Amino acid sequence: MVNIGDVARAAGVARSTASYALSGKRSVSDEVRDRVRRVAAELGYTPNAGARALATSQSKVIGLLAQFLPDEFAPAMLQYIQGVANTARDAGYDILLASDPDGPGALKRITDSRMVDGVVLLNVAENDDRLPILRAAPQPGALVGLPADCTGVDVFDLDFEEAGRAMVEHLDRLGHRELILVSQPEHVIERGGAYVWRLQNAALETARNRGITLHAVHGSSAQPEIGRELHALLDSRPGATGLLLNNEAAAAALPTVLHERRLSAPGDLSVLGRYSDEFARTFSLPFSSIESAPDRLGRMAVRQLVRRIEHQAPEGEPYVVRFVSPELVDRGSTAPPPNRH
Amino acid sequence: MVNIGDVARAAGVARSTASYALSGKRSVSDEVRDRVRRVAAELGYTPNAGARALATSQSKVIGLLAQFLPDEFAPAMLQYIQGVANTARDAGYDILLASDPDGPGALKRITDSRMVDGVVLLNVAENDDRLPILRAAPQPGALVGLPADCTGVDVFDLDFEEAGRAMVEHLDRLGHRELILVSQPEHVIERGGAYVWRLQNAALETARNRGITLHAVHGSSAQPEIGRELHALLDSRPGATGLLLNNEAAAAALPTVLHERRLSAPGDLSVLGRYSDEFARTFSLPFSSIESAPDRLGRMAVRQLVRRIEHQAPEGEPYVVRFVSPELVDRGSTAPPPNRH
DNA sequence: CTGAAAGCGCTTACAG
DNA sequence: CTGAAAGCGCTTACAG
Repeated sequence: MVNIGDVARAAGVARSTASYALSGKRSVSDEVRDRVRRVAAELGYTPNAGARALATSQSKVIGLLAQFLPDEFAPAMLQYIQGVANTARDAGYDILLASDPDGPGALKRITDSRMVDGVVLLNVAENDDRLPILRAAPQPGALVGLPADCTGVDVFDLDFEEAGRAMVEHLDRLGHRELILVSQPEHVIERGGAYVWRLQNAALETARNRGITLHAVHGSSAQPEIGRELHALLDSRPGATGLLLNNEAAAAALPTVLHERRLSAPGDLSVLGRYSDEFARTFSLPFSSIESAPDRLGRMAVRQLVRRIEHQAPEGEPYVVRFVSPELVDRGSTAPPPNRH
Repeated sequence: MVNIGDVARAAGVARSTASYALSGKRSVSDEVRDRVRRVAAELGYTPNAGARALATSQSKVIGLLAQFLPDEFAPAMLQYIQGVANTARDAGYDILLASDPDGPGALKRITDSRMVDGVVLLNVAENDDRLPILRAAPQPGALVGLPADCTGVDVFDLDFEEAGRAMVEHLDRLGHRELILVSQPEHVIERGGAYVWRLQNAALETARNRGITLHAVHGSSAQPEIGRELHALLDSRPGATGLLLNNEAAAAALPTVLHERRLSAPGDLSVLGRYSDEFARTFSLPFSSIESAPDRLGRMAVRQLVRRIEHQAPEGEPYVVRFVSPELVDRGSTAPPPNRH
């Protein structure tokens, strides 16, 4: 392959001059600059990434740590990845995708080897075992998901407490008195998926304050289990008039369950989920939902990470914990409860 | 960070000896080897990836070119990515994910800069504009998807012709005489998605040979359009007793459509799709299907790519075009046509 | 079995 | 405005 020495020779200048002419980091006569650039284009010169990284200590690559866990819903994960990838590209960074089940190991490898200038962690758990590695690494990191300890990293997440409150308040205002909340599986919590109880606790407290009965349960993250569970749940709580879903698999399964029961929303049951608009479209879900904004969170994380990498964030600028406010996307699946006798 | 010089000094040997002790590429006395390795572990030494790449001309990274096109179904794409990522990791390679809308540009950038040792192209089109770039690149490439010209690359794809034949034959055997085939949107073909007509043409020919009426149509790749289209289609072809789906969005939308029409499969209508088992589970699709094996295709592509990269494939070994045979996963949605009068 | 040295392809102070 | 040289951190022939 052609290297910068070839370009310099063909342009009749020194390698350093060729480098400066291409980077613009030092002024070069117009004539030389144009000649070098023309020659570089003609020869099809592209800098060797390894050599450049070695010389500059910058790889122009961002590490993306995603995990495809069997108890998380893969299509939901994809949207975060897309948000991160698109924003990184626009900022001039490539993405090294580490989907290793051994998260800490993968993180240590890509940071220690200087393959990446910074790192985005997806699916962050309460006590995420990747965080000690990240804090010890020389590169900055941005998280999507709220851990117990946020020191040394920038954190972005949906405001799940507010989401829990908003969901209950919305149905309270419509006059509902008995609700069901289906959350993710219990082992998501055990693994440290704090968002599950953050939403649930806020929902329970709001319900208590407003004299509403709220049945909080956990549901499976896959078919056909979750479908059976939803049936059993609706059987056992005939008085409930509203269904809140903090579980993507449950949301995806619900249309079929409702059809099978000859129920419709909101006529027979008000339904309110928590997932992204893109998710709703993919699964053609007709239910109103709290927007979880994965693309937006991915974008925010990358933007802040790039600021840190490029030292646009003043040295010592405090780390941020930023919550995205939940917004309700009304798809017409909530209404006052039906009259019963 | 600690580099190999630090390790060498701490172990009291030359840098070259340290390097050999760690790599094992030349015999080193047991004593020295153990000492170097212990010291390296104590200091937490990890080789600098850029320096190593520069010295060896190997990055140990595989480029993955995926595109999230609005007319392709994103969750289906994810499974190929997972197959590629998992296999690459097991082979000791990291993944550089390029989801750039400008595929050729991204490919040129990551190959010219030597960021990657090889490349996997997903979603390959009939006349894919990334192929000329790939052929000109010094790195080997593996494709998932069949282009018109396969020279210089290894190609892996589902045997869509055989899939089309198998679908029609299966319903013929059950006694169906009038079928509908819903393919991907027409612009997928225009963009070069050859698998659409490969399956369709084979299905049409098989139907013709067997005296079966086959209505071949294109469907949208998103809700709610595809739902409406399915309704209109079933309205306009009341005599059809079997529905073939080569369109993931249509498959995902069909359960709702059938419920709305008070139809069930296979009682009222036999249904046969073409998607992966994982896809069926995610969308809880109760329809039999031709397995599209995305994980397997991703795995095959990476395995062959790694062979080429590591020269385990003898110099000049011919390039392969390998088709995965379609397998029918029976979920009980096909049966003899209902008796009508 | 081990060491000193060259070289991979860049960038960037240092001189002029 | 430009060039010669050092250095980033590895690996690997070349010597002994």
